[in-house]
Amino acid sequence: MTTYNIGVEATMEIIGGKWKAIILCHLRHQAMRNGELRRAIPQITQKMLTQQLRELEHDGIISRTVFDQIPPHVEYALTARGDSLSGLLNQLCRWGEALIDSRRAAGEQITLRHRDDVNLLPPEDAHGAENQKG
Amino acid sequence: MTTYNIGVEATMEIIGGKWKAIILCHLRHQAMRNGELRRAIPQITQKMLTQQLRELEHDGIISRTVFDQIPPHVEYALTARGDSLSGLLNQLCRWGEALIDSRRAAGEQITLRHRDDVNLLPPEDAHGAENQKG
DNA sequence: TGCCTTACGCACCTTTTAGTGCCTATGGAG
DNA sequence: CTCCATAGGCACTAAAAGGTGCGTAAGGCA
Repeated sequence: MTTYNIGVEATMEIIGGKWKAIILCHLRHQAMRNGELRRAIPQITQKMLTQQLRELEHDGIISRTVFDQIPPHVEYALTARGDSLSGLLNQLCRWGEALIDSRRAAGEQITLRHRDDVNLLPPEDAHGAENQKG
Repeated sequence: MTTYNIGVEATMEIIGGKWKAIILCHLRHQAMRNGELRRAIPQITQKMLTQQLRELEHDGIISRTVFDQIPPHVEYALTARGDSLSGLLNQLCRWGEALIDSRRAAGEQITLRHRDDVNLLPPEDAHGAENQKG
């Protein structure tokens, strides 16, 4: 018998850890191959990527599709259940972006490579200019 | 120079880990004392609670107010920046609740003590073509 | 005096998570 | 033949996260 005190515990079991939320954020927009994910997340090791993908697959969040080719071709994509996380993942990205903005505005040396969307952070920062993606 | 590839990395640095999101979820509704949080999160140890609260305070997410009394009285509350997480925290709770519901519906022995809100998860879904390598 | 309360520091130990290096398989290019 | 690319298994090690136990402070109370 598994007992949770509050729903967030179950959510964090699935998207917690250093890599899972990052992987899922990349998979929001399109299915990706192992190598594409590795390039999108340069710091991750092959071992960790495989391990995290296996766990997400086991939890029913992503699907793994093997194209029987040489060299191997495997694609990972969000399942319906994974897709139900996309609003949450968007918010995780946007909140982080706003945090980075406000820290940079406060003089910290911070950069962000891939921006998703815009500001939703509090007072410390007057709201900034909006940024359109192409 | 700190560099992030995607916003979610910054967010997870702050609410990641086993306890932080849980603590923040409890603080969404009211300020709480050390002992209240400990009772609300029975599995956490005093050391971990203190440590996580310190980190959240350092990150500007919660405030720590000391009432100069004997015995000591200290209250923790979300700051404006912490409060900007509340929508996100609500979603983390609700998604987890929906996941627990669907697992219980699938026959798993799962319970949830404190419920926040309702369903936003999809039905158990068959995922796409999944080939197995042999 | 000795024990209650609350909050929390610190040293030490265990468990979990993450990283490194080496190995397989296959067909084509050189 | 050897090397390339792709995906990833497996053994071992390093680092981070988490847990245990003990000590402090200061006033109230039996």
